Amino acid sequence: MPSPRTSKKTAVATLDTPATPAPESVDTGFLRTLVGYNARRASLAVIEVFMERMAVYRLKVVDFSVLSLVAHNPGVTSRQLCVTLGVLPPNLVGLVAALERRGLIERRPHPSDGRAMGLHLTPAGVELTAQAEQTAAQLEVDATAGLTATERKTLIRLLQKVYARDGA
Amino acid sequence: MPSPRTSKKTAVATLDTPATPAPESVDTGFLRTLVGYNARRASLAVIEVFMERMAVYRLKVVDFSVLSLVAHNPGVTSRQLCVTLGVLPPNLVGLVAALERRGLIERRPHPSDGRAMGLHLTPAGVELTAQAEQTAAQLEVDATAGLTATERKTLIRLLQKVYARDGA
DNA sequence: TATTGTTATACTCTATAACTATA
DNA sequence: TATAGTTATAGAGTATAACAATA
Repeated sequence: MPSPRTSKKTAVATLDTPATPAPESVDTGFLRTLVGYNARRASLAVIEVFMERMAVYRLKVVDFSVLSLVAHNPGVTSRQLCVTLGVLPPNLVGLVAALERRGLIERRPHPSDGRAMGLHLTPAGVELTAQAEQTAAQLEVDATAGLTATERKTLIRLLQKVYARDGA
Repeated sequence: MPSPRTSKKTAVATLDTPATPAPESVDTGFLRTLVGYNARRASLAVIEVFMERMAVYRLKVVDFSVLSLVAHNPGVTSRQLCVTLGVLPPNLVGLVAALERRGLIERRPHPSDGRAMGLHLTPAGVELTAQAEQTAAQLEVDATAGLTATERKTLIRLLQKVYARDGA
């Protein structure tokens, strides 16, 4: 995203455009009453910072999700990751392959299902994931700086009630 | 997406795979502590239903956003829409052109800036937008059925505090 | 027959460069 | 020089169809 607004009015304001409807302000009244609109804006705002900080580890957001899930679910299969993350199988293949080439994860034959492969972190993967999770935890504090700890917990709880309707 | 969890543990637990992680359930413990993850899941859940209902009017989510913004900001320019919606100018061109071809919006010369075009709804656009906004309002009730009215207001307020940090 | 993982491929969304006409 | 709108195009993300190996 093109960092929406880096200067909110800048020191030297553009006084040469007087009567125009206002250079920037658009009434978003109705959209702001919608949960979907606000949830999307908020997720984009947080994920934008998330992407920047994960770039340090050469990880995209979905890469981080995969590593974190494999870390806490050793032996998890690709299919399980697809269901959990909402990624289609063909689109996970290259992603996992790239993480394997970087020596972060390992694909071992599944103990009970000859078709499947169990995913495991390598020592390097364990280390990187631990660092990345720490960065993510710190990001939480920064990205939600306008919220109190209680508000943050409330926000997460309400969000889960929205998307966990059918699932849970 | 593909209804994440239809059976959470099933009646007859799979005792034949003792040490294996369990056939379906993946521990998303860490991810669920992140605002970004939860906000994205929630927005996807709501927007999925949003897309279905807007399909009735042959509108995508961004089309609805454009119509709603033009409705409440007659004469708004494309550039203003781009800033407000986070869409890049080249990607808005075809979108506006399509709405114009459908006879929903009109592009009139801007009164004070010869380069710009002011966007206005046609009578047909006014009617369709009113219907679509009513559908969106109803969707709010349905999509957040698990929330009380107070919770919904709290959720929106907290979401806005997250993404309005830098912008406002 | 159904499912895991895979390839190939198409479609959509998003991003960049460059041009025009106005300011 | 800078900005609004536009064109063309590149890239990322997401989707379907079909196949081999295994259940």
